[in-house]
Formats: sequence, C-alpha cells, structure tokens
Amino acid sequence: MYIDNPTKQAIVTTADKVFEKMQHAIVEGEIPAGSKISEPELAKHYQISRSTLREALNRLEKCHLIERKANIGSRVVDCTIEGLLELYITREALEGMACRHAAFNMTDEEIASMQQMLINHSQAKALQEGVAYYQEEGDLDFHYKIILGSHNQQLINLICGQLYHLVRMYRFQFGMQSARASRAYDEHLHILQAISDRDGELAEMLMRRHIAASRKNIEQKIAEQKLNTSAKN
Amino acid sequence: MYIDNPTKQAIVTTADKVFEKMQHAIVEGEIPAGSKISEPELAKHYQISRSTLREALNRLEKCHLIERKANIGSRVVDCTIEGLLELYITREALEGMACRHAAFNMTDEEIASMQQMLINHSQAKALQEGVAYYQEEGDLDFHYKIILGSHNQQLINLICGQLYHLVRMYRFQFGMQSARASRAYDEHLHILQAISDRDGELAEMLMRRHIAASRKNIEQKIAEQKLNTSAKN
DNA sequence: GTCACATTAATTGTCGACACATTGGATTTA
DNA sequence: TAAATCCAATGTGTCGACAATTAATGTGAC
Repeated sequence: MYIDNPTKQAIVTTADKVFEKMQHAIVEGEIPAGSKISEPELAKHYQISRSTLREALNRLEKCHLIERKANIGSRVVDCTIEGLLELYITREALEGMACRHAAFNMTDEEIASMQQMLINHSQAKALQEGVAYYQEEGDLDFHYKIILGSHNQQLINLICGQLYHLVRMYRFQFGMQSARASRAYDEHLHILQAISDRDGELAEMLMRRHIAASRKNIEQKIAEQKLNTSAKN
Repeated sequence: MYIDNPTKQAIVTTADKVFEKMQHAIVEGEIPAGSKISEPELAKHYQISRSTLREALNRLEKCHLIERKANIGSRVVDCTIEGLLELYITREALEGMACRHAAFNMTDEEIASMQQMLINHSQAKALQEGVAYYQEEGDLDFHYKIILGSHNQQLINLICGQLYHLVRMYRFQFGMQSARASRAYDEHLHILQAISDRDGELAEMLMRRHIAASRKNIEQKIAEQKLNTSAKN
C-alpha cells in the first residue's frame, strides 16, 4: 500500500508513465544502483522513442535518482554510506523546520487526523510486532503528513517531491528496519504532542533528535558490520 | 562580477548555453516573472530546435525558475511575498545545518580564505558605503562559501545548485538592499568566528538568526509598504 | 446580448533520422 | 613489448515533422 504523493502531477503523458515505472524500478533495485543507463536499450524496452525516454530521465534526475553527464550518459545513483548520512542530515534540517511550522500551521482537523493515524499504527504494530510495517510505510507516512502540515510549498516540494524517493531507495537497498520501531513510535507521539501544544520550538527539536537518532543508529550498525567483516578476514 | 558556481556542470552542449542565457534573462527580469513561455517563439529567438529548448527548460525547472504543466506549457515562476518568505525559511533550515557542519568540516585553509574575504568586503564596504556591493555579491559569496564548507554534497547541490538562482531572482525582482548591510557584516564576522572556534552548535544558531533577521526585515518593509499604500487610498 | 456548441488555429508531446562525441579495438611505430 | 595513432562502432545531442491536446474563433439557438 503506497502513500500517494499529493505533490506529484497527474500522470497523463507517456513520459509520465515511463517515469513512474522507472522510478519504482530504481527504488526497488530492479534497475541496479550505480548501473549505466543505455538510452536505446531502455527506449526499446519500454517501446517508446528516445525523446520520450529522455523526458522521463530528466524527471528522474530531478529527484536525484540518476545523474547525467554531457556526452557520456546517465547512471543510476549508487547508495553509499556517505550519501545516506548526508541525506539524513539534510532531512534533519528540512523536516525539523517543517515540523516547527507544522506546529503553527496545521489545522485542528489535521492534527486530529494524525492522532488517529498513530492509533492505527499502534494497533498494526501490536498485531504484527510492527517492525516491517511501521518502519516502512508508517514511518514515511508520519513524516510525510508533518511536512504537508507545514503548509510551506517550498519545503513540501523539496522533501516530498525530490528527497522522498531517494529516502525510499535507500530503505530498499539497505533493507533497514531496526529495533528502533517501538522507540520511534514513542518519539512520534511526543512530536505530535508538541505540535498539538503549538510548541514549534520543541516540535522542531524533537523531530531533529528523532532523525538524528535514526542516523546514529545506522552509523552504529555500519560500524558493527565493519568490525565483524574485519574480524573474519 | 559573478560568483562562479562550482556545482554547475561544464557548459558544452548548446542546451547548456541556452539554459545559461535564459537563466540570466529570468533572474534579471528580462523574461518577466509569471509570463508564459512559448516554445516555438523562444526556439526561433535562440535559433535552436524545440527539442534543444525543451532540454533547457527542463534544467530551468530543476532550479525552480519555471513551472511546467502537461499539455499546457511552461510559466516563469512569479515572485510573491509568500514565496519569498518560504524561501527564507528553507534557507534558514538548510544553511543553518550547512553552517553547523562547516564548523566541523572546513579546513584551516578554507577558514583563512574566508577571513581574508571578509577583510576585502570590509574595505569595499568602507569605500562605497557598501550597500550595493555587499548585499548583492558579497553576501551571496559569503553564504556560498559556508555551504561549500559543509562538505556535504547533498546540501551543496540543493542550495547552490537549485535554490541559489531563485534567491538571486528574488533579489533582483524586489531589488532589496537594505540598511542591514553593516549589521549583516558584523553577523558574518561572528558566524565565521564560531566556525573557526569549531563550535558547530553556535555557528548554526548564528546563521539561522542571521537569515531570520533578514526575513523579518523584509516582512517589516512589506508591512510598511502596505500601510503606506492603504493610507494613500 | 449571452450562452452553448462546433470548427479552426496554435501549442505541446512524440517520433525517427542525422550530426557529433566518446569508447574500444586494430594497426603502426618506437 | 609498449605506447601512440587511427578507425570503426556505439551512444548522446540536435533537428524537423507528425500526432494529440488545448486554446481561440465563429456560428447558431434561445
């Protein structure tokens, strides 16, 4: 069950459709990260002309899923640890600010809707130990609505329209759903509480800590992995 | 004298050249804000095919200078007050974070180079009362180098590659160089001091206040303008 | 005179072909 | 054998034309 992106423009043109297909293919690793993109090959695969494919490629570049170099070609971005950490830092800045403004700008209805959502998450979490569902869909959903709640079009476009897909890609490629699930849930609760108290300053601080904690959790896991592999060799 | 953008890819293809020309034309208002873009007309004007023009348009869209709708066309973004304030808020978040990391990641040489730059600014400022030069080029230059100093490619791309041109556009269109010049200079000094002290937390706070002060200054000017115009009517 | 509908004109999306740049391998030379 | 040069093959950039959609104009009915 995907969270539908309200920022995305309606899919009417064929380039739109191919863009969507390729987006999923890249995010889910079907088109491998770091791989070179052959325009003639892909155009044939999707049964479209190169012009249309290039239009789709331009949009993929817009959300940082591929990189283009003049006269050389396009490559799918590769998921490095440095890139992941940089992405978290960027999210910390942007989502923190979004959260601060959400505290000022969200309507009472929006807040109530999020409270209901967290209750649903809590039940789903209790049902299936929650790790998978919560970390994948629920977490993104929560963050997503906070960002929309900022009512700041610039922030919304940047995060939801551009960075969002990259975040999903990293989640898929690194396949991380950690033991932080239940702690993350509590943090969500506190963030929403700060918002419903209209305390923007606290809301921003909590959101930043929430994202930073997630980043540090990953850094730690990476460090452990390194320790293990070097111990084996 | 323009600040050359290290993030921009080398200009080799004709689409690159047209992109650059149009970028300047839009930023400086030669192509008016909010105006519709006619592909056949512009293609003829630049003596290129529509395909090449569309390639240029795609890049303009990437840095938020134009907006496209399927089957309808492209429009230059229009500069609204809301848009300006949203942009400042986004900058506050991103540049604040960049500044924090610059405090950790800038080399001693980079810091020394910035200190020298501020000395130069100070002299230019003393020479010509500084308002114009400082607010236009110098201020951007300072912020620019801080961002680069974060050594965070994600942040650099977002701010310098995308938002930067929009910031310049707003400056041109609203033509704002306020009496904040000398105060802003002092703030720059303090920020750089925090960085050279490797105090990331303070550096971020100062940068955020610096940008927020600039935003509030504009909000106040707008409020005064409204008061004046309504008094006249 | 105004609204609704149909027809025409103009604009955008898509296509296939050509021009140019880059890459890889074969040939020549030191 | 190694390095440099040339040539062919592949891939990207650009072009002009056609198809599909939207906007504009004109016509008729009320």
